Amino acid sequence: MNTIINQIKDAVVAAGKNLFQVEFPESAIQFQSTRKEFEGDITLVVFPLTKPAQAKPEDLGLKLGEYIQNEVTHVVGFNVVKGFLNLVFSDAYWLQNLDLMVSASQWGMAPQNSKPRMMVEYSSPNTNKPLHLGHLRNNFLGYAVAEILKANGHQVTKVQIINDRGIHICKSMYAWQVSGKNETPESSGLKGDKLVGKYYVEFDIQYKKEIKSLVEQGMPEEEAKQQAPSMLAAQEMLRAWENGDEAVVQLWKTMNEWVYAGFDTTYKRMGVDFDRLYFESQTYLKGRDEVIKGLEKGVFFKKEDGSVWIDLTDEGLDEKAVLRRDGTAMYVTQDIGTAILRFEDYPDTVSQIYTVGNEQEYHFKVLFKILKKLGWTQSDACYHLSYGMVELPEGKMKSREGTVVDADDLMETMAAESKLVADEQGKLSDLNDAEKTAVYNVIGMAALKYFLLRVDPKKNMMFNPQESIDFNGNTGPFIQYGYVRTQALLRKAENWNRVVDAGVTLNEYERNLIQLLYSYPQVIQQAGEKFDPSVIASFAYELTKTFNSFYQQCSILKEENASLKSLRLHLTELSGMCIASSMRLLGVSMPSRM
RNA sequence: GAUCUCGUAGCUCAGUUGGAUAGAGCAUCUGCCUUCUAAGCAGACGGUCAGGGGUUCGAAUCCCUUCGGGAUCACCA
Repeated sequence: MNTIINQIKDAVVAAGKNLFQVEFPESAIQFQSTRKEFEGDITLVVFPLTKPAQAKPEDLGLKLGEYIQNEVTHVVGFNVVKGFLNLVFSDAYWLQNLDLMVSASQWGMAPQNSKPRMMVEYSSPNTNKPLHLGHLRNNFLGYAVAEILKANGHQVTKVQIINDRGIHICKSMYAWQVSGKNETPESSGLKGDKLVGKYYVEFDIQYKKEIKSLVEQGMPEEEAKQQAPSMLAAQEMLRAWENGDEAVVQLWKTMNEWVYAGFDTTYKRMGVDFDRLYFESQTYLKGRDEVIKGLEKGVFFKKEDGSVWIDLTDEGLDEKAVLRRDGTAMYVTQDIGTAILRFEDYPDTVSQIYTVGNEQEYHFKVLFKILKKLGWTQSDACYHLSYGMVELPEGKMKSREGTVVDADDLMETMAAESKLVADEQGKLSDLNDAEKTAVYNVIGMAALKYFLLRVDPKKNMMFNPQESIDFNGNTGPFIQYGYVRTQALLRKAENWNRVVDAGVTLNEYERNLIQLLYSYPQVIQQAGEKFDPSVIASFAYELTKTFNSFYQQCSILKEENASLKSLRLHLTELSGMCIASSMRLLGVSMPSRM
């Protein structure tokens, strides 16, 4: 499309000179896609040209249209509505592009590894409780953005930082020690992350009880929170861990292993993976070292009490502490360490993308500034992929109030729902149970992923467990269904003419499809630039709708004209390919039947 | 208090380099399966784009302001 647009642009400039004796400024030549209700393939907005040309919009449009039609081979018609000049391209132009698309090995994909390495961090859970709905949005987003960047030609490293250290895991450890009776995932039959999460909840219950009783004895609440025996015990455990106490470290290892095993199961079902894991327990000391180095270079300064700070007031931010009085690392300190370690591990990395909730926007502003001051110029290209919360009808998810939606449960529910729908339709009756289950899972996950990814990442979104996830309309299964139709057609098509006949006449359905398919590379590019999978989701939906409409209106296998049949099968094949390809970028798989 | 962000149909969401009559899905209602998979297609209904002001040929989009929701501003993570 670019080449023809450039030709039109040149024609407009020439028309300016020849018809009006003026030089149209580049910025005044504006195009937009033609609205559906009008005839045309591209629209020139003539308003900005009326001033320099000293002409009325309608007249100008007519004159330009005529000029362009004479100059540009593939512009075969035009019409003017108000100040809009709609240009019609020839069928030959679109058929030529169709030929281009079908002969491309992977239409839409930039050449692999043609662009520098980017690192995408996502998931990054704490190891004291199971994954929930918020993590699902995080993981799906991060994974999708990584795939989209790959499709744009980048080398991509998918990473996560596992927050395996700190008071939170000590809470679970302590509660397990007190009341666990050596319970293990094997003995309890619980997934490891669920087991550890159970003790985290127990800790919280006990802790609350203690606070209540202390407050009843007359202690102020703030003090009670600090003095509650179980909290003191958990803190003592953290100190013991930091000092390398063997028993504590052993317990910590054991319980973390349980959690990892549980997470692995969940990740597998989610369909996400990582190229490299980073553990906070291995990077937090690195962060401290980097801060000390920076202190020597004068990037940071030390206050009288021994704490270390950075002054970001010249950047419009505040002063920020990076080391505590006692010299220990803080949250931001570890992130400094992790970021630098990653740049050292993968020196060709030009950017790190952090998939983290929007409540941490300030944190990442600070982190990027600090990295820059430490001399890591890549920080300019680093990006906080900030996403909004998933809200429930009753408000936010709060683990303490039991209003979390568990990731495993939700995925299971989705599969069960899709089983209900599928069984009712009975189209899978000749499959065996394992094959059926695979289809249920693929459909359930599509519904879930698409639901979470079709929304602009930065916005908060609403999740209503009762009615949110549907299988009709603008949904993952709808798109899968369109794909399944393409595959059914292709299975039955047998041998057909693989050559695009450049002489056929296109109807509006065929034309719409070609136009949309032709825009796919730009869609991928836009999604990559914005780090926004919802761009891809919209495209996949639009494409499926357009295909369905085409499917309904045009007979394909029964078409008697061989050239037309070939054209339609090409469109079917290409549509199927692009639907699958775009959904693949979202991490959504396609069933071959449903 | 300061900063950021969001507010579009009953509900969930698209639509910002300023462009035509603001678009989908769900819900409600009407048609279409002896014909390539009806998880579909075609259509109807539904809007003071939170309110007000400004910028201009033109504003959901940019600026100002008011209201409302959310977030952030720790030697927490």
